[in-house]
Amino acid sequence: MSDAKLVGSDRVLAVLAELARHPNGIGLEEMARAVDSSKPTVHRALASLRRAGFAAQNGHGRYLLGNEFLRMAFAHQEARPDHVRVMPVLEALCDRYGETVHYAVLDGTSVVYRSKLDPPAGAVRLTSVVGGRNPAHCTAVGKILLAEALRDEDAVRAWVGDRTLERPSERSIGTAEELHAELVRIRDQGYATDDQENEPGVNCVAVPAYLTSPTVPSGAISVSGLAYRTPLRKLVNDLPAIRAIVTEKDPW
Amino acid sequence: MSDAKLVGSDRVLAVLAELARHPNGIGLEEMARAVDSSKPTVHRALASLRRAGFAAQNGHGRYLLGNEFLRMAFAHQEARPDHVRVMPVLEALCDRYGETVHYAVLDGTSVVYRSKLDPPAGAVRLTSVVGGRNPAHCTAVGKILLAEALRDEDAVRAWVGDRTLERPSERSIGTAEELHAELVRIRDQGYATDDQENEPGVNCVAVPAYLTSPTVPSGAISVSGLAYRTPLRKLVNDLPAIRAIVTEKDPW
DNA sequence: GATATAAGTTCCAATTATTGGAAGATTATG
DNA sequence: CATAATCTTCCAATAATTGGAACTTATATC
Repeated sequence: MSDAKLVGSDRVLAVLAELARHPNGIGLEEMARAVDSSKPTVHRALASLRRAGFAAQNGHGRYLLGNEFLRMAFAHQEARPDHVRVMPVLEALCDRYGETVHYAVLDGTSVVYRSKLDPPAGAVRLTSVVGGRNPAHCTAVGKILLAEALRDEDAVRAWVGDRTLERPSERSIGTAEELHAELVRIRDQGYATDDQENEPGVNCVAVPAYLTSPTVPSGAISVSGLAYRTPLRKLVNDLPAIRAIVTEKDPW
Repeated sequence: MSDAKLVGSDRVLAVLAELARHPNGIGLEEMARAVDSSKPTVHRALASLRRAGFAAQNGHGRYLLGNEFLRMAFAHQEARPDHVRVMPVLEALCDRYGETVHYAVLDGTSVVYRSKLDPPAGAVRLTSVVGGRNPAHCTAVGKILLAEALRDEDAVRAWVGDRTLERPSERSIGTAEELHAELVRIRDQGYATDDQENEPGVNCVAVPAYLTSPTVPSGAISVSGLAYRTPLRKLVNDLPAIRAIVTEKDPW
């Protein structure tokens, strides 16, 4: 967001985004500071949002995201075609392994999580969230999709460009050379792993998902585990069974 | 929404709401018809939404809800205090019974679902959704909360007012007298049931939840079951165990 | 309970943004 | 390739938005 002041609907959407960052609610003055606008202007923006059901006011006059906003988002997600298609697979994997499972797609240099399923039992939650993103080069879902998309070292170098690859953990890949070598391994073995590369303490394996075509993956499916209770070796040993579950549900 | 044409930010929010109704995407002209506006106007509204990350355009020029919108909503929900507080209970119940569980609060004459957890295994999905609502008088969560809030027949009559209580199924309560009698029973037994009253084929039991006070319920927790595989009698027999799980996680 | 402070709400003159018909550009279809 | 469908841009005319000031309500303090 530039230094330029927001106007009209851009400002209302900024207010909506700011509301979402405050699960405990926010006051009018704090919101006005956050979006760099006067109180009457923010008051009118909140009035618009309230009319749409996207904001509400609690008993103390503080503003909260409204029910309708959450209903819209959750209902939309339930009806999303790729979500509907992938859920039987995610349910089967989640039920079988008792770990968090994801479906993600490439989006630029990141992966975006389209679907996520947590087991009911299991105290610790991962930081991924539907609609959220992570760098593709240090996630299992990202690497399996890059293995398909970047078939040689020139393609890998072009993809990296002049960026410095971010390294969320010490185990993260940091250079085009390392990434290329990893993608060669992945193509050879047909799956990708994340050995605490994206998030310390979290392991993951991923395979491609063919939701819309028998030959071009639409995304990738992963099974994650907390390193202390689900070593990567165990996840890797389960790959034949994981593939079988994923393939069994293919529409091909 | 009145017949009056929407302007400015109200229109942008209407476009956002309409986008959410189209998980397969929507074209510009269809959207213009849906929000009763000209194409250039809707085009600018979509441009605002795209700047905020709330809309995106697929390869065919059709518009979809954007990743950022879903991320915001899902991340917000994960951080919502009542959701954080109730999740350990819902996880324990869902793991134990392998059925869908909810936490809901009263909102006017409806209940609003604040949290929902589905078991990984189980083919059929219920229609409830986070942020969504149902009439209080024909849901287990609604009835247990009304039992607490409406202590005598006058209060029940006042609550019904001059409304005709909607009856989503033949088993739904339809009069103030019937509702009062039911609430007396519920107060006596300390739990509520939904014997396919809100949704054909779905049974449910609910108990009050004391997330923020030891004496005033903040909402209700329910365990639902499909009638064909989880008879209501079985859910009722499980109530002592359900209560134990709910109480064990109380912060009191 | 009275007073002060904090926060939300309304007013309205001045200013800026929005609107939609028309036209242009791009994509899809036969 | 021609045509139709759909998305995108332009700009004169029109309407909405803005924020300082003031008002109202709620909360905190003495």
